[in-house]
Amino acid sequence: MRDTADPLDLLHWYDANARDLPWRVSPRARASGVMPDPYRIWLSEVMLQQTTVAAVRTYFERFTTLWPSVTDLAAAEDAKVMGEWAGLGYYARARNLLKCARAVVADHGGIFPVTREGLLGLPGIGPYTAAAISAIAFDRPEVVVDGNVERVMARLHDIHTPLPTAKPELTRAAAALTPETRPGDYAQAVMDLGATICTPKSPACGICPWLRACAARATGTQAELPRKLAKKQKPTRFGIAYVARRHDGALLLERRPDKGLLGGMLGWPGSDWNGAPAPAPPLEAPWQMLDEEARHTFTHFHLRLRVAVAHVGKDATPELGEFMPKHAFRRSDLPTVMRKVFDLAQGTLTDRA
DNA sequence: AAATCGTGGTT
DNA sequence: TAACCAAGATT
Repeated sequence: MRDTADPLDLLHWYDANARDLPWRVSPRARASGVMPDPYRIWLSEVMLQQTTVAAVRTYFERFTTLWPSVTDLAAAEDAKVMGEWAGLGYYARARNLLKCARAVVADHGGIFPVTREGLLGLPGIGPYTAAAISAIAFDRPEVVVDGNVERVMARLHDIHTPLPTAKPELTRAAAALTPETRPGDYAQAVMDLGATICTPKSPACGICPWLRACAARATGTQAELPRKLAKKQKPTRFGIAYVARRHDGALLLERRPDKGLLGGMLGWPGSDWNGAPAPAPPLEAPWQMLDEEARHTFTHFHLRLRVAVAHVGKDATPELGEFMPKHAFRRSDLPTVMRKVFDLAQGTLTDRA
């Protein structure tokens, strides 16, 4: 006879095992009345969308140092924010982050909405993030369902329906457990459980506070859950990138359009990666094609990029992009694939210099 | 509503 | 090493 999963058991586990995260108010502090800063909860939740805690930490510290409040962020320059987000991925998040900050300031007096519905109306805040902010920042009993919760619920109830079909069923299971007391800590507790014990592979069932309630564990199917529909395999795409360095060290870069891949980010001029014929170089120069190519894998395709480099004169006038002065260029402002191109070009350009 | 959208760590 | 995975949102 199995026990029924009790939210209180999880909360007790959380009280003793909560991870120390830069945006988190510890359960002890929370119990003494400390409330989280909604700005920091929002920022962390957006950064954590499909992104690991380890990757987010440094970006979160950097953002909150540069912009301590939503008002500060709303007043930031687009290019500065995109540059600071570079490397974290899913760049629509950064564009929506700015839109959201400015909407909070312009339409809500600089105060985040408290309800799930109010939060859902803001850019970049979807069902998960709205519920998470409302629960964590305002301690409201919203049903928070992320990948961790899906996994925990699938195992707790031994649900074999594959995702995303199982999503509604898993959400109902999560709703049935969400408590009226300490819903904010509970939401974080389920996610911590999924991140540290009920992990995708080799879950540590032996130390799980819900061990005796877990149907999958009782059956031995925990490692197979949740089931997911097979993913399509990634095709390989090809392209070319042009790196032009002026004699004063300026580099030819272009701001990519807001829509689409790497939208709003800096990049090297070049072809699109859809098989279209290679475009003319951005300016007339003795281009040198490198032997090595930049390889990078995106969410849904592999990319192999040829890299062409050129030294150009002081009066070079590009048809695409703008020369960025040496002092204004930061490698860290580039998305990762563009950093790879830069590193290849850097090798030969410095060798020749 | 299926496709699109990044990256780095783990297995 | 290739596949899998992460506190999903948008269109």
